Amino acid sequence: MIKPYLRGQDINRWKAQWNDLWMITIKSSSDYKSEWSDKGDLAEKVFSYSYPSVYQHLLKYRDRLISRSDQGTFWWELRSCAYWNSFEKPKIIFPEITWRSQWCFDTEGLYTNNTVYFLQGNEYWLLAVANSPVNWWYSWRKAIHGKDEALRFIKKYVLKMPIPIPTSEVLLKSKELIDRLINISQKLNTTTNTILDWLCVEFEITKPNQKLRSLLDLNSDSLITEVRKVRGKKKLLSAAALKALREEYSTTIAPAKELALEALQLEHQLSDLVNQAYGLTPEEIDLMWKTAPPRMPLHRE
DNA sequence: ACCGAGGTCCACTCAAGGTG
DNA sequence: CACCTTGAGTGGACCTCGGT
Repeated sequence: MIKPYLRGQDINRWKAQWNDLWMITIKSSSDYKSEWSDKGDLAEKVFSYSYPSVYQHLLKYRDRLISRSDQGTFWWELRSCAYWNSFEKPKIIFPEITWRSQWCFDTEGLYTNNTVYFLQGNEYWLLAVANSPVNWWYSWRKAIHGKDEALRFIKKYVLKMPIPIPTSEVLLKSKELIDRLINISQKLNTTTNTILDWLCVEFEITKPNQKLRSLLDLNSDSLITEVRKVRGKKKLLSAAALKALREEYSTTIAPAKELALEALQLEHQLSDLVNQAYGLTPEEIDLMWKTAPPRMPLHRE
């Protein structure tokens, strides 16, 4: 009943990062039988006995839950959903409102709110095409634009995305590349989180700024600059603390940057495969880069 | 510390289509 | 044909950051 869930903002390219969020998913009695479903006036009582702690929690929001325009048969239920089972199966997930090319697999059965959409299955090739620079180029021209240069990946658009047919060699190669890319992305996510955690514990940085959150773009000096900025310049860093920062940079962040570099090369290879499958000529590929929209997932080599 | 601008994200609501 | 279920779209709320 209590499921881990993702928001649009938790999705990164190749790998999503679950942020310890949980969703209480109580299905509507209109299409799912629960202990209380046919208990009429006693339903609330039965629910409260069946799930006392959830009941106590929801009770705090009773009025607001009752006034929802969308809800299940009972006030503690969600509105009905035709595809509950699909959440638990392997899927390709993507944010509906998006500024970047961010598609990835979820095989952990994560639930989502409606800022995340998904396609059933774990087709590697589909993921390769979805994340490709050429698809971002195409989407920029064909998908609905929302506020602030966002693209809206609504159903109507996504179902019409043209997917080229790959040869079996291309299929095999792309799978290999994607597996490695997912692996690297996961490692880079973990590294970033570990360092941010360390900064929190050792340097009292509870709210890292944008630059610290994209750790891998920093060099040794800019890391120190940002740490000082966020802590407030009045809190001096000791010589030992400075040394620790520099050491951590060379033992953890520098190697991670190497990995990021490898990922970039893999990305280029994968992009080439996708372009090839579309049968793009060198002139067309050149045109794509010359007319590239903002925030292409890669830059021309 | 405050403020405004800009960036990011989601809650809310409408309505199509199904059902009895 | 009235009601209900589910699909779908979007504008405003919230957050961050840089400048003063």
